[in-house]
Amino acid sequence: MKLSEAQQKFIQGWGQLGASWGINRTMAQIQAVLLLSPKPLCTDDIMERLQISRGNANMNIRELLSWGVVYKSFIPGDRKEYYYSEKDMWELAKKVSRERKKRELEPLVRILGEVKSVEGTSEEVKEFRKVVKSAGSMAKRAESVLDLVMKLDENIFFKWMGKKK
Amino acid sequence: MKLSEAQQKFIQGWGQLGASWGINRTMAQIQAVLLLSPKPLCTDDIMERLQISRGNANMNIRELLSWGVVYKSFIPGDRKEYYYSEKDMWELAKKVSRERKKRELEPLVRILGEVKSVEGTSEEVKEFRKVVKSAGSMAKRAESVLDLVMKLDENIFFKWMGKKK
DNA sequence: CTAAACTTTCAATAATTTCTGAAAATTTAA
DNA sequence: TTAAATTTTCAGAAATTATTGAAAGTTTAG
Repeated sequence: MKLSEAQQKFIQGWGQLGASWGINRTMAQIQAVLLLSPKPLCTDDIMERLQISRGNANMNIRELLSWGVVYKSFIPGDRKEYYYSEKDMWELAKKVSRERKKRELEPLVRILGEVKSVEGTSEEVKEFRKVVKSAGSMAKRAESVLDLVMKLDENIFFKWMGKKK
Repeated sequence: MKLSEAQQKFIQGWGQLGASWGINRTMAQIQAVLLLSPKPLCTDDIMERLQISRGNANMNIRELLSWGVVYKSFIPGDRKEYYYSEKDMWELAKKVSRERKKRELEPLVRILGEVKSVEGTSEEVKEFRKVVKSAGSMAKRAESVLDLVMKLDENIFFKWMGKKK
């Protein structure tokens, strides 16, 4: 298979994965482009590679920077900003876990805390309390799994998983 | 807090969580309604509760059934189908893991297998191979984590996590 | 059978999300 | 400073995704 074709497939597949996990497809594709590039790229490179507008490129690069999975790089004698991706997949997984935990799990936990104070003794209220309690406990568990994943390094994690690296 | 208000908040929050994980908001809300109901509900109950059309309700119920997180229930002497949710959050988490692994991780793994055969010795090709290899290894790891989660029961998992139940 | 009860489908429409491109803001070299 | 280079913003447009509702399909009681 030719490189360009293979790259295209990878970028598409990565974008698809992102999209089905609630991440903007273009954002995931930009990250794929940066992952595949041996050297940092500027906004124009990315615009050209993915055939997208400056606004779109800028917005999504910004988002990737805020997730901490893409970094800025400055090239001496060039005013443009260049970007490169975190290439350690383990580090990437940790950062994505951290971000999603913050953005999605925590809001649910907050709501669960609020609604715990529901009044009454009817069957519906009992059912409600039960569901809220078990959802809360599951969310806490998920948080601790993510915390653990984020704290351990790859080696220790896989040793702990009982698999060879 | 009053039950109706609390339920409303829970349904909204659950829908939000679903939406940010790439699950149709209404689908998640229907599941929340069923989670909170002490008894099975029919399509009309759900339509009324969420103020949605019959088509929409039917489509999303169908999807929930296909994920295996909602079951059908028949009430003697009634021709309508009734639905109830899997209420064990651990079971729910396992089923969602299984479904997402199948729907999203597997396609990526397939693509990675395809593009592995890229030809050449340039730096870009080397970089490409490296990225594909580490993405593949991460995907396999993620799959084994999910497999493990799906195989273990809640007790064993949390013991293994070093936390009390 | 027949018809009522119920479920499913799907084309049209609505809602939401993403993208564009040009203008505004910012940065920096000189 | 000044002005060229670059980045950011954002209103409108385009694309995508979700929803409706009515018609078609299915099932079952009688």
